Amino acid sequence: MTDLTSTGAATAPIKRGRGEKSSATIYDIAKLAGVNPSTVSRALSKPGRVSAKTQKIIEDAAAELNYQVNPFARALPTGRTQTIGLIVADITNPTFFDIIRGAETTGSARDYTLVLAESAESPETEVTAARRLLSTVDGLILASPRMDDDQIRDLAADKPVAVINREITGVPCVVPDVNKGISEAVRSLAANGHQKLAYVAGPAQSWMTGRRWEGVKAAAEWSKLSAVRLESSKPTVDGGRQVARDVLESGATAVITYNDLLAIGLMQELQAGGMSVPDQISIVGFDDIFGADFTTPALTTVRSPLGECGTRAVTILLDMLQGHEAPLEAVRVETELVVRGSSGRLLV
Amino acid sequence: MTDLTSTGAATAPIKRGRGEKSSATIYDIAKLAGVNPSTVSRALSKPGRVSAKTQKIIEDAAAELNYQVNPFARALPTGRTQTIGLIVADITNPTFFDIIRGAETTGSARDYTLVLAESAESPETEVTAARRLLSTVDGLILASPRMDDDQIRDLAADKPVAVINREITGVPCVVPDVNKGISEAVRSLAANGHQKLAYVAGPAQSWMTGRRWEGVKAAAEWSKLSAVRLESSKPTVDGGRQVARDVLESGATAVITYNDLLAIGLMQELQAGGMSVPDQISIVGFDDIFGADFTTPALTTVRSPLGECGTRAVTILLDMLQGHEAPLEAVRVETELVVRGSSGRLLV
DNA sequence: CGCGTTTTGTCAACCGGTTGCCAAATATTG
DNA sequence: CAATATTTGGCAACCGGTTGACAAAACGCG
Repeated sequence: MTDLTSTGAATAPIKRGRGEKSSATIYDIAKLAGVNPSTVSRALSKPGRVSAKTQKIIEDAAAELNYQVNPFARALPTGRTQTIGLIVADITNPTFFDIIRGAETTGSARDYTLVLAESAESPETEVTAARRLLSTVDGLILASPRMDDDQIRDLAADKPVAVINREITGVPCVVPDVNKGISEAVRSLAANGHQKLAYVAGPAQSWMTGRRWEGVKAAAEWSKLSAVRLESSKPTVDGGRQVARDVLESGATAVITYNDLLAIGLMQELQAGGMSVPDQISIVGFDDIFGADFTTPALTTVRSPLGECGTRAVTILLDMLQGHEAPLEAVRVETELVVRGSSGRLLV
Repeated sequence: MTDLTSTGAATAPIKRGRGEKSSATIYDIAKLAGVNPSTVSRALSKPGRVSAKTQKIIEDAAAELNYQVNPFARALPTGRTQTIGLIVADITNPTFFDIIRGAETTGSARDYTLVLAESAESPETEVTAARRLLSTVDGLILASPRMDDDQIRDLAADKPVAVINREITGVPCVVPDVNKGISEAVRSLAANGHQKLAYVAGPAQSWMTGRRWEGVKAAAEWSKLSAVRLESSKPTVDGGRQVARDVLESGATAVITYNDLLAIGLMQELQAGGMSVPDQISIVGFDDIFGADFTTPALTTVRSPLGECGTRAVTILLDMLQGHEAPLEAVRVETELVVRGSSGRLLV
């Protein structure tokens, strides 16, 4: 850090890192076009504020110098950065891939750049990252946040914030409505002769794991199935493997897991132990992540349209930035059951 | 864009988005500490420039006001942004996950923020994104770039650039050295009785597909196997399915594919057609992506340490930013064969 | 053609830091 | 204790845009 400034360039005309053509400024344009810099600024960002004639002259000059605004110079007085932040718990968790992509795509379509940060599943890192990011972006998206409701409201008091996969009053949220997908799943399991159902839960800090369990419980009751909740150590393939033993002991013939990774790990472990899926036990995951159809049998899962969640969150944010009000109600997106090979008729 | 500025806020005290406590500045600190703003600036960013005593006074004042630098104000005069850009062809392509994570982790460890952009596999979008990003970051990483060598050199002339998965003279590169992994793979196939080998190539713009083919060809020659090259339509699961027919026609009993997705698609299609893997045909992928072990049999693959590539690229970049020279030679990282179930003895 | 209105462009201040240069304060030395 | 060397802090300019206030120019109208 220190060296950075003291190394060379002491005598040289310090400018831009190492580039030579230290890009044109509005002053250069002004000189070339024979007008005042402020006129250039207006021509370039306040449509209609200058006459069509000068507008053209300025635009031509800008093109000739191939001018690009300096985002920092613009951000300094205005606070606008044309940037939105996205915080996810774990970059390598495929659940987030679609969210990231949805957000990135929608953002760039409206000339916003996405800045990504990871919280490594830790509430503390998450808050730190959020604070750091918040000062440099126009708005923030929290995907499956682990921090407190109040901390989120704090952030939201500073700048527009949208939350994905969790519902918090007073903050705009986009949440998959699990009920449709879950009831489809439970009904389908009931129709296939299952009577005892297990739900493998995710991390305690996850708001979603609770919603999903409630959905499963309710749907099971409705379909006259018994349902038990089992805890997993972590929401990964490995966690799924570890919970296999509990699943067997529970006597359930159908399992719904908090997410697909758990389902995959569970299925691998059960198969390794000689169980046949779905003949002896049916497995249903959650999210339809990348790779859910790589398994044999392919995984039946409740799909959340995560790409859409990303898109919606960005849209809400950008709307808020334009002065629109945040939606009072959480935006709900539909979930659906994707039937593949891992669930089916119970062969006694 | 337009509306954004003209909508509201005309009468309101425009300040910071909507926050109230529009964060403290060095001027506030200076007032509180009874010193000059420039002294504050020095205390906070030039270790050793001010006396320990004033240093402490200033730090206390900063803490009390819980001051955070305004990154834009800092970036404006210095050009430093504490930010590095990463451009990938496709965010949802799992090949990049590890690169992204490696880069993110290494970056944040050194207080750099990662900005991510996607080129959607298009050389044009890629150049645009790169240019846009370049002006706002301290350095840029291109992962598997699709643009011309010269365009990359152009970028590199402006700011530090590092390239992953491609070798370009004059630009620092991090490339997996495929030879070790490939020869392990080919030797293992030869040892298992295979004589005819097929390589399923990736997209023509991909520099890597050529390297891998050359590696396969050379290793095959050395092991006295025959090798043919087949083209795929796209480097995805679907592309793998489509190439299955050509693979069968080629008469090869062992296949190495450009990447894991192709391998998985190919395996699924062959199995669906009644072939047994690996008894009748062995399949080896490339990259060991997330999910490569979800398949049955799990995929044998040549693993590139992509996380390490990300880490190395960031390290090179940050070193360059500290004034170090860019490494003249491409940095090579080792690849290795990960033997799983999809390759093995040929049962005739 | 003169007057009021609207449009268009200029001036200057500001956003919040950084840094070269200089003078004051302090430390070192003979 | 004076003279010199070294720290330390202050001043002011600058980075590159934005924007409110105002004046000049262009326009409309009786």
